[in-house]
Amino acid sequence: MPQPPLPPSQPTAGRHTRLERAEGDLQHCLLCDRSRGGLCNGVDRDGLEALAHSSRRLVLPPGSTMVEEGQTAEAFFNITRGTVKLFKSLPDGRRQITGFADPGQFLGLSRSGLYAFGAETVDTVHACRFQRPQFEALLNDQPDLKRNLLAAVTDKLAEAQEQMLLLGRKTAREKVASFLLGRAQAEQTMRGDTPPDPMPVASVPMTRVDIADYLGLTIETVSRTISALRREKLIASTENHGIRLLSPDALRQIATGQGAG
Amino acid sequence: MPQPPLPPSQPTAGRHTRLERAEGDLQHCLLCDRSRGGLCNGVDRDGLEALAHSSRRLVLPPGSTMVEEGQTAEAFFNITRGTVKLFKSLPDGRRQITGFADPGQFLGLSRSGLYAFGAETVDTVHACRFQRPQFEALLNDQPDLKRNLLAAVTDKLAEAQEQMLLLGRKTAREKVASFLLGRAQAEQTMRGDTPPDPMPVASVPMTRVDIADYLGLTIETVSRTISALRREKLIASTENHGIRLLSPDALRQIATGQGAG
DNA sequence: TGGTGTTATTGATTTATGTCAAAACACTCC
DNA sequence: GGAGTGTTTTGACATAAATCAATAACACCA
Repeated sequence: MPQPPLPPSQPTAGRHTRLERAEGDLQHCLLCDRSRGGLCNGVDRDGLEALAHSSRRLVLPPGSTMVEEGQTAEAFFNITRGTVKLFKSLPDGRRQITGFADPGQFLGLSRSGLYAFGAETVDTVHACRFQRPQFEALLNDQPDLKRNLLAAVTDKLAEAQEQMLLLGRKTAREKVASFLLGRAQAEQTMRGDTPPDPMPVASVPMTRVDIADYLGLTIETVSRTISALRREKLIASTENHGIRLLSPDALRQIATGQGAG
Repeated sequence: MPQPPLPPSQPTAGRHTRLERAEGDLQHCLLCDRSRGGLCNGVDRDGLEALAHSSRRLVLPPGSTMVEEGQTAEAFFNITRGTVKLFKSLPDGRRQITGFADPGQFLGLSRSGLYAFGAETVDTVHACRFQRPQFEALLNDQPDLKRNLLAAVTDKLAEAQEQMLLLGRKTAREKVASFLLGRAQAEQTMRGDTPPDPMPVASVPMTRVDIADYLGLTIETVSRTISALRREKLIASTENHGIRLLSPDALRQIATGQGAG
């Protein structure tokens, strides 16, 4: 189960290459799509002005470090585009990705004042950044925001519990099937597809290393398992980092331990 | 990795044997110790009356079902005494315990309206129960309560992330060492011990089955690992379900993958 | 277009942990 | 106090996934 001792935390290439718009730019909040359960859902015009005033918009290239484990928690982020990976590491370099934050999700909460996790962009990411003190003030002034945040954290906790079941009790095959279904699901709720596509595409912008670190496996096992599912015609690769689920029902059976094989 | 297919969810013996005090009994809130970071921390006299009015006190024997996965989320609980296990299951009976709720902790939040997990008492548990609609009203009226709850959920999320690292990336030995340290830590913060005991006792009221389901191992591996740590004089069993940590530092090294052996 | 570094795949082998089995221990209840 | 039941420990063996090792596919840039 131990991983190869990687060189601990190589410095990130494009860490300071982010673009920032001027603070207080109201447009970015008014234009932001906040219809589907994001943090800013239901916040009124006045609230949006306050939000716009205390947030900045960032555009971050792939592989950017957003948050480093153990550093003081200075900012809170709301993702508007792209995917961020959150992770925790052991001193010898073993790493567990605890989740992927897609558009509409947040990151950066901390109780102790220090980030308990690291966060890095997977692809190009657009995000709103709030400085901590301003954000806390906003929370107290905007009951909608506070309610949305509590709901969002509750969601994250349920997701984390599901992932613990996966990590502790599922086989490699069950893990990979669950992952693909989860990605397809995320894709659909993000796009608001309804009714669900009978053969949805899972967006998989992350590398095998990331998938392995998310599922508690090695890259070889991930690769072998995906190959097996493809051989069995349950999935098919598409262009640009997508995987089409040819039989979501069969995958669901597998993911819940009721599948063949 | 698959577990033996247990018979799915045997009915609980003492499920309806709980004692309930009359609703609106103000005493139980006034007498409750809410000094150390519980949900009711900082709530004023008026707030307490409101809390007392909409909560009931329960005393539950060991092995009681508090919450069943998939059922409608009707209540919210605050634990005041004893330990509760939270878990998720697969159809074939494999189970993952996602956490233990000790005094001062809550359980029962849900976004969807259905519980996403089960909860069962480990030993005799005292808890405050709130009906959902009343609790939501309380949250809106009591800003302190809302803040405490957000903080508590944030804590739980951080804990869940730590547990994902354990489940996905730690060896059996590292898992058991982490577990014992965690239990000793919980014991100390609960009792408010400061400075920390150099040879603390971890309270372990749960069975090997529960420990195994919490760590993503089998009971045999848990047993063997505890035996090994005992043979190495790193721990020693005490009376009533306790384990004394003879060398917390060595255990910490092991838990973070830096230990010998 | 071809070269170079990275990422993914596939194969052969090892190993940590799971599975199966039995003995030791701990309670409870007549 | 001993029979009966459940839990924990220990041992022998099996196996899923890790590790080690090549090769193949891809991406990026000159």
